[in-house]
Amino acid sequence: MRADARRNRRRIVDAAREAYAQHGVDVPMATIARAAGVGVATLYRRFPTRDHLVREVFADQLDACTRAFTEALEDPDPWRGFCRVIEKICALQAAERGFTAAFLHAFPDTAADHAELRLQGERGFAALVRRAQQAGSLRPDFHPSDLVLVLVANSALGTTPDPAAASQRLVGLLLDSFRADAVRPPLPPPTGLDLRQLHPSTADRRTPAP
Amino acid sequence: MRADARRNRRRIVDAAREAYAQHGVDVPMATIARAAGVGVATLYRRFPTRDHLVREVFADQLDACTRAFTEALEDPDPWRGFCRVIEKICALQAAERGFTAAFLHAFPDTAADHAELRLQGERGFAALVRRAQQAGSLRPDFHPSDLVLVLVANSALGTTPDPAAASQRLVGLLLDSFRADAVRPPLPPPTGLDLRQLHPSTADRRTPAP
DNA sequence: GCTCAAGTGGACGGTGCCGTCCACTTACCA
DNA sequence: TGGTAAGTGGACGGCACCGTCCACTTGAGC
Repeated sequence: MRADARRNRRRIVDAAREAYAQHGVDVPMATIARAAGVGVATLYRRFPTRDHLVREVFADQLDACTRAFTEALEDPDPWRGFCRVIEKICALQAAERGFTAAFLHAFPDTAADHAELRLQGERGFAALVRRAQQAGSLRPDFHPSDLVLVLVANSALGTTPDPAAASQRLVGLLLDSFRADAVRPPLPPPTGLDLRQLHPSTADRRTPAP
Repeated sequence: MRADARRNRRRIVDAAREAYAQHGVDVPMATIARAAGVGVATLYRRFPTRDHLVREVFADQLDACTRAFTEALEDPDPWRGFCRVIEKICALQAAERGFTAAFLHAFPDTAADHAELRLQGERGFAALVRRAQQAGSLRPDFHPSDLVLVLVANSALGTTPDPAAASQRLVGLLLDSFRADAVRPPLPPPTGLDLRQLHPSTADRRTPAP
């Protein structure tokens, strides 16, 4: 690969990350190309489909995500491990707009590594749940599929003015409801969310590019 | 209004409701028109913008939504009223795909009735929260903006295979975390959600029309 | 420096949706 | 029954995005 090609590839990924954060994953390819100071052809040469680009951009986050699972399993305190993994994944989801799409696109892929990776995550989390329940810190009627429920619910917060704060508050609330005992650590501060603040994002969805 | 015009109007609204439930609110206007057996011009004559149609289609649900607020305030048990309003609105949101969009579009409108209606809802809910907190059944650090947080989180469940079940489970969990005491009623059953099941809806978002 | 393959940019055809316009049709009333 | 205004359908121009194609440029090895 030639030096200029490598440079351009990097610029595309950077521009895409920026564009995704600002406008969501539906931002037109041409916008990304323009921001990278590159023609569309260059973009398509490096990344044949939008998904390829998305996955490349969020590769780091996906790694962090899977690392969270393994780290949680290594935590001697089952409950803390359980909390960490949920907090971590939700924080990642909230931190970067479009990560959810990347997450969902990456996991159901037929590519061996991703499929295996997902299965590994599933098994790991199931083990985590079992351990935390046996330790009496996680409510017995928690079901592993509740993780997906949380993730989906949390993903919607990406359109709010401050996704990180909103996600923290939601996760704080949900973790409270997951714990078996009634001991409640202090909650992250209220979001101050207002319905009116949500409107722009909805409109934005229809005109993603500037 | 002529008889045939009224008939066509009704057919448009019915077709739109059907189309929204099936494909989401982003379904092309032409698709709705075709399903209603009408030309696009007829549709645009009755409903100048997409929002007009959306709002008409979900008018009943919006009414039910505001009724939930007033009924909750009339409930002698503050906690039960509080739960009812959250359960009700979330159920409405989950029941019909696109209702969230309607909800968000309807409320920030400048039209007098809607603006007033929203303010009324806000005040009503704030009063509800205060009452439930004074009764000692709602945790003191609950903030009215948490309602919006719940609504946004809940709205994401519309893309899951069984939105009603998912919503019930989520609301059950959140209400558990809202209550001041540790008494927990049985939770709705787990959803069995799987990441793979979420994929189709994401793809669907890009090709809304058949 | 020269060569040439790798790399590039932008033009272009294709597609799908929007919203308007206009010639035609039809319900209602005298 | 006939006039007429309200009502109608579909064609059409405009727009935005997609993804490809091709003539031009440029980096790197000799």
